Amino acid sequence: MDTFFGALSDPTRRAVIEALVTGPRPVGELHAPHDIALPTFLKHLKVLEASGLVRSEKKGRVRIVHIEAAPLAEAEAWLHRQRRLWEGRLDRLGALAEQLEREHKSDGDRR
Amino acid sequence: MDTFFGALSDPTRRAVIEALVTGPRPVGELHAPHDIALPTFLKHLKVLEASGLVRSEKKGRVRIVHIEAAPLAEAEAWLHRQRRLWEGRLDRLGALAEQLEREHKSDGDRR
DNA sequence: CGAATAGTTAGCCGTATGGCTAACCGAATG
DNA sequence: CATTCGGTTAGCCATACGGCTAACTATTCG
Repeated sequence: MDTFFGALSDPTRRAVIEALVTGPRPVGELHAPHDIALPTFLKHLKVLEASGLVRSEKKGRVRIVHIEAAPLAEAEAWLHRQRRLWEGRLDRLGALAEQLEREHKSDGDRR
Repeated sequence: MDTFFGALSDPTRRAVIEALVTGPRPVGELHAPHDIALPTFLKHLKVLEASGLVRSEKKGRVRIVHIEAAPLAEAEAWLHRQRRLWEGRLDRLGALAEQLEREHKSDGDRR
């Protein structure tokens, strides 16, 4: 999951993902809008591919890149779970209950 | 958004988020389960705070850290949007329509 | 007030990351 | 078959990142 969020932490790579949601694209086409050298761009693609967000295969001299939806869903689920837990906590507990919970935990931790 | 996904790309920092969904915690308590030096851990907290995922304030000699839900929701929304676009595309277009779309785009791009 | 507690700051170190250029390889194409 | 096109490999560079220790500040407690 590290490589996963890491892959999304770069604007160029997020842009590639955004481009790919409308369908598979060859490397050159993906590279065009970005003002960086091709080899540099290729590194980004490798990062994306290593993270599982993207796959590609070569047809003739062209490499076609396509998105992989499953990891997106996985990350989304993680974020959703954290947010739900946090918000659920706010719903269930008032400031008082929270205070009690904290004090209880502190007692348990003391050695 | 860079700093944002970047913050989540480290397991220690994700663990901190997971710990914080059950409520605010002092630095020491957050640090305890991680087998790294305190100053190193503090850096992670700073990264989290810089990314907006977390806030903290000092009470006496203790610093209390709490999660910030909004950015979580934002990232979740981005992921969801990408996934929806991708899957929506699969629904709307068959392989044939996809082919046409691609050829059309290629024509338009040719200078 | 002196000692212990909870963070904080500063600085060092090795690896990873994002950028480049130069040179190369294999599939079209004239 | 020579050329061009699309991509790939190799290697260099500077900065960022994750880890450490040592030393310091600011509370709190006895």
